[in-house]
Amino acid sequence: MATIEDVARVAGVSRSTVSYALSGKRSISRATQDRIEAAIADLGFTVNAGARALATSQTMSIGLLSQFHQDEFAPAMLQYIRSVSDAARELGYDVLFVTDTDGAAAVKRITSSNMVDGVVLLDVTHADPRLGLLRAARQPGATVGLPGDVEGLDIFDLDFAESARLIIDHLYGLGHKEVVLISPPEHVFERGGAYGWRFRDAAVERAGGYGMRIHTYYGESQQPAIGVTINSILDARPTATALVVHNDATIAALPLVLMARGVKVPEDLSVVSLYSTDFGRIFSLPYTAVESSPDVLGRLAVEQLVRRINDPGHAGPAVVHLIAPELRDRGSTA
Amino acid sequence: MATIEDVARVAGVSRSTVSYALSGKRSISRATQDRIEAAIADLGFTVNAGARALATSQTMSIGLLSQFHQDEFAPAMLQYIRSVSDAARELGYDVLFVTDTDGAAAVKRITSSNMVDGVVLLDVTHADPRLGLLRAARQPGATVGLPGDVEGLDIFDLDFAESARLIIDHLYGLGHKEVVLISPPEHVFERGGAYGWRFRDAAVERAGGYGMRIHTYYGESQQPAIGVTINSILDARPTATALVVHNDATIAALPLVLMARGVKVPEDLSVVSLYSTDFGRIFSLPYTAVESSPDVLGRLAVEQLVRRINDPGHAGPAVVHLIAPELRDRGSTA
DNA sequence: TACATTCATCGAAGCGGTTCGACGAAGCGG
DNA sequence: CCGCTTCGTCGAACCGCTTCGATGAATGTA
Repeated sequence: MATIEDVARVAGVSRSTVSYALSGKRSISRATQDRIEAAIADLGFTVNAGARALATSQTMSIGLLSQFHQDEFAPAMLQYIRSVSDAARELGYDVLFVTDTDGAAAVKRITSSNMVDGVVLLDVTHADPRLGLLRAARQPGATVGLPGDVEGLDIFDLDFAESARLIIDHLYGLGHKEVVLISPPEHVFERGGAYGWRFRDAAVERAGGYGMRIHTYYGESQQPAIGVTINSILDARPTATALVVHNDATIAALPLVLMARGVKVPEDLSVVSLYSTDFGRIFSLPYTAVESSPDVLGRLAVEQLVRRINDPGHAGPAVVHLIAPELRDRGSTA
Repeated sequence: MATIEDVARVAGVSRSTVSYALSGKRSISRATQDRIEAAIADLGFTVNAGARALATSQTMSIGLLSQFHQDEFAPAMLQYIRSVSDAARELGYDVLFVTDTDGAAAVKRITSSNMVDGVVLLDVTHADPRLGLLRAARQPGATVGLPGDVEGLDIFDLDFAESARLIIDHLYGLGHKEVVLISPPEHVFERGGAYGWRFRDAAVERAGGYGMRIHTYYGESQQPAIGVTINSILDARPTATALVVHNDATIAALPLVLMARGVKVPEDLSVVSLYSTDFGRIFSLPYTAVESSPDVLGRLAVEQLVRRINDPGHAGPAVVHLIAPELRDRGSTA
């Protein structure tokens, strides 16, 4: 493999001159620049990333920590991963993708060995064990998901509480007096998936304020439990006029269940949910919903991270950015 | 950050001794070993990955090239990504995850800058432009997906032709005389997604050999086109007794369409498909199917890649490994 | 007891870049 | 025409680690 030394020799200049020609950090005469470029093309030279990283202590890559809970509904995950990857690349960064079971150890490993210039954490829980390690790292970190302690990290998430209020307001405006909420599965709550209770608690509070009755249930993550649960919930609450679903697996399974029960939406039952645009499109979901934006969240996280990488200390205090929900009316409520 | 130099000073030995203590490549006295370990713990020392990579010309990471076609049905993709990532980590490798639109340029970039020790290509097409660059690279490469030219790379894929035969045999054995096959969308074929025609052509040939009638159609990748297409195909072939579906998006949408039409499976129509175990589970698909194994493929590719990394030249000739399909009978055929 | 091994360790070179300070040549103002 | 900048380039040091060859001490052998 050609090194910068080879280029220098062929072009008849010193190594440093080639380096400056490459980086543009010092001026180079037209003639020299041309000879160097020709030599580079001749030799097919490419900068060795490791050597550059060693010299500059910048790897130009960021770590992307993703956890796979086996009970998790996979389709959504990919959208986050993809948006982070795309945004990183646009900013000149590569992505080191890490799925270690022990996320905390992984954070430690990639940061302390200097493999990355920054880290994005996906699917952050309330008391995520990765946060401490990330705060202790030299590199800046950003998260997608709102943890309990937001100290020292840039946080990005959908505003779940506001989403819940938006949905309840919508239903209240339509005159609903009794609604059912299906939350994420119980183990998501146990694991510390704060979005579950942030949404639920806000919904309950707001509904209470309006004097509406609201019944909350946990959803399931796997068939056939999903269908069974939906049916038993609907059986148990025959007088409820609206169903709020905060769970991808459940909403994806809902059309079939409702058709089997002969329930018409919105005539017999209003349905409102919360899912990403892509998700709704894949499953062709016809429901009015708050649309989350994995693509936006991933991108925001990366952009902020890169800002911090580029001027540590001057990128301002840690940010908690909850993006405002929007309700997309698809006519599934009445 | 502590360097090996610091450790050496604290332990009162030379840098090389620390290095040998770390790698175990030369013997070290018990006492020295202990002092070094203590120093490492004291200082919280971690080897700098870039420096090590420079010195050893091994990065201990592999590139994972993934393309996102917007028309693609995302859920399946993640399983490949995950299996590659998990397998790599188990073998001590990190994963550089690359989603550049220009996959060929990305291969060039990460290989020639020596960012990775090997590359796994996902979703390889018949004449994939990335293959040439990968063959030209110093690093070994493995693919998931069978390209037209298998020269010089290790190839892993499901045996789609055999899968088709298995399914046709199964239907023939049950006495079916007229079947409908829904293939992947047309643009998958245009893009060079060889699995589409490998499956279709084998199905047609085998069915022909049995004197069965087989009608082939392209599926769609997005709703509402998926549902519309399924309906129009079923309308056009009222006498067909079996439906073979080789398309994730279509099979996921099928239950709802069939229920809406009042079609009972398998009484009115037999259904056989091809999808991964996980996929079937997520969507709770009740269909008899050949189960593909993204997890196995990803793992095989990584294991072979690592084998080549570890002894280039001695890992034998390029491998084309088509894994044998298995039909899982879920009673959706009669 | 002398000599050949083995063991434990060290110093130096090298991996492939970047960057700082120096320096001669050219350009400039007065 | 002189002294001062600016321009273009070079050499050397450095980034943090690995590895080769050398060396003195300890051990084994005859």
